[in-house]
Amino acid sequence: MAKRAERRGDPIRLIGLLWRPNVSAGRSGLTPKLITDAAIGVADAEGLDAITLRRVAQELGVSAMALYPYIAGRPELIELMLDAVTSEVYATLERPAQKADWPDRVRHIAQANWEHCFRHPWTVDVKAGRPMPGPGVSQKYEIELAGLDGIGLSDLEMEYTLTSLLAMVYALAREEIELERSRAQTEQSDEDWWNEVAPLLTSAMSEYEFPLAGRVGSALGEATGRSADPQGALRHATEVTISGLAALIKDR
Amino acid sequence: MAKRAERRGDPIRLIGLLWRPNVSAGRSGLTPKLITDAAIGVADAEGLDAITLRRVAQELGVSAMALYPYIAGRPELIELMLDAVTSEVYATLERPAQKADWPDRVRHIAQANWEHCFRHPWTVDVKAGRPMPGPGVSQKYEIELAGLDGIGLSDLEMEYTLTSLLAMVYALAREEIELERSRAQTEQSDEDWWNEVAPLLTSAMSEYEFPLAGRVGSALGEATGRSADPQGALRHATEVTISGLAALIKDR
DNA sequence: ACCTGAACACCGTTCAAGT
DNA sequence: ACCTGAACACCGTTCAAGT
Repeated sequence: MAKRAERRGDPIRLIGLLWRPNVSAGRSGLTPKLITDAAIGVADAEGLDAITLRRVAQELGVSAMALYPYIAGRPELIELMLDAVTSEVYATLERPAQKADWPDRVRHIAQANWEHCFRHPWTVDVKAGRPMPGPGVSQKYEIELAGLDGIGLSDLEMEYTLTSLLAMVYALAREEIELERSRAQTEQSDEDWWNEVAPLLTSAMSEYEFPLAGRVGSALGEATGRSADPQGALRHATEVTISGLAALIKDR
Repeated sequence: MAKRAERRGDPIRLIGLLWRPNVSAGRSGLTPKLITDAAIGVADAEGLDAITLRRVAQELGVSAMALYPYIAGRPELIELMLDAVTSEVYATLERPAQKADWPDRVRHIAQANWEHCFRHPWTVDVKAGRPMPGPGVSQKYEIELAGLDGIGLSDLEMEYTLTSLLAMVYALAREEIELERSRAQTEQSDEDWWNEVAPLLTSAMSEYEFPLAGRVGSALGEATGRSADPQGALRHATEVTISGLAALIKDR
C-alpha cells in the first residue's frame, strides 16, 4: 500500500522505541535494539538501499513480518539506526569541552562529525529533519553545546552556530562520499576516466564560455589534484567561521 | 534487474543529453528537453517519489518504455531535471556581481539558493555529488564566482567559499523543508502537536538530564517560537562567514 | 501471544513482438 | 525506426491462518 520511502514514521511509537529499546522480547528473543544493531551492520556493509525488512529479518533468522511489532516499520527502523550511531560520535574521542582553546573545540566538533559520516556513510543518505530526538541525538547535542558554552556566545548564537556548522559538515561529507562512490564504480583511475570524458565534454561545451570557472577549476586542480574538494572546503570554512566568531565575541 | 535508486547514471550518455537536449524527436515528438520539463512539473507538484517513468510517460501520453531512448533511465532523467532547474536560479534575479558591496553579494548568493530550494523542494532529496556538469550548473557556477571575484580572495579561496556556502544553504534548506513536510502531514497545529507529544517525551527522557540542551532550547523557543530554526541558523552563519572573510581579506 | 505465507499494489528495466 | 505489452525480480505492508 504505502510506497517505499513515502510513509513517515509514527512519532508517538517512535518515542517509546527510541528511549526504551530493550523491552518486549518475544519467543524469538527479538528486541528493538537487536534489530537496530543488525540493521546498522547491514547498512555499514551494503548501504541504505540494502535496508529492506526482508534483508534485516534474514540477518536475524526470522521472517520480515516478525519485525513489525518491534520496530513499527521501515522509517521508524531508520530513525532508530540513526539515533544509535549518533550516540557513538564521541564514544572513543575527547569531548569538545576538554579542549583548552575554543577554536580547537569548533575544529574538533567539525572533525568528529566528518569522521562519523565516513564510518557510517549511509547516514548522509537519510532524509534530514527529524523532529523526534532520541537519547543518542540528545546526548550529542548536549556534549557539543558544552563545547560552545562560556566562550561569549548567547544561547541563541550557540544553537545557530552548532546547527549551521553541522549542516555544513553533513552536506560536504555527503559530497565527498558521493565522489568516493562514483570513483568506486569506475574501474579506471581518476586520471584515465577524466582523459576519456574531457574531450567529449569540451566539444559538448564548445558553444559556451566559462572563463572564471575554468580559471578557478584549474587553480583547484593544481592545488589538490582533484576536480572537487569538499574536505578542503570544510577546512577553509571552519577557519573562516572561527575567525567570524572571534570578531563577534571580541568585546564582550 | 537494477533496484530503484541503485544504478548510477551513465556519464557518457549524460554529456550528450545535458548539452544537447533538443535532438532526436521521434514520431511521438519526444525530446530529452520535453521529457525533462514534464518531469519537473510532476516533481514540483508531487515530489521526487512521484518521479517514476510510468508517471512521467503518462503525463506525455506515451508508454514508460518509450522514454528510454531519450533519457537513458531514471538516474539520468533526474540529472537532467537538476541541471534544468539550476539554470533558473538567477533568471529573475539580480546577479551577485551587480551588488555594490561584496558582503551583499555573499548574502545574495545564499538567499537566491535558499529560495530556489523552496521553489523546487525535491532538489534537496536528490543525492548530491554529481561530477558531470551540465550547462545550467556551469552557468550558475560562473555567475556566482563572478560575485566573489576581485574582492581579495585567491581562486582557491573563492572555490572553497562558494562550495561551503552552498553546502550549508542546501543542508539547512533541507532541514527547513523537512520541518514543513512533517508539519503538513499532521492535522494539528504545531502547538497542539507539541502539547500531545511533550508529556510522553518528558516521561521517556526522565532518566536522563540535558541541562544545556534545555536552556538553549528554551532560548530558541522564546526567540523564534519554534523548536528548530534552520533559516535563523543560515542568517547567523552568513554574517559570521562574511565577518570571517573580511578578516581574511583585510590586509591584502 | 507470537510468528508466517500469501497477497496487494507498486517499482526500473529488458526484450521480443508489433506497427 | 520507433513504440509497446508482458515479464522479471524486487519493494513495504496487511491480514488471515497457523503454532
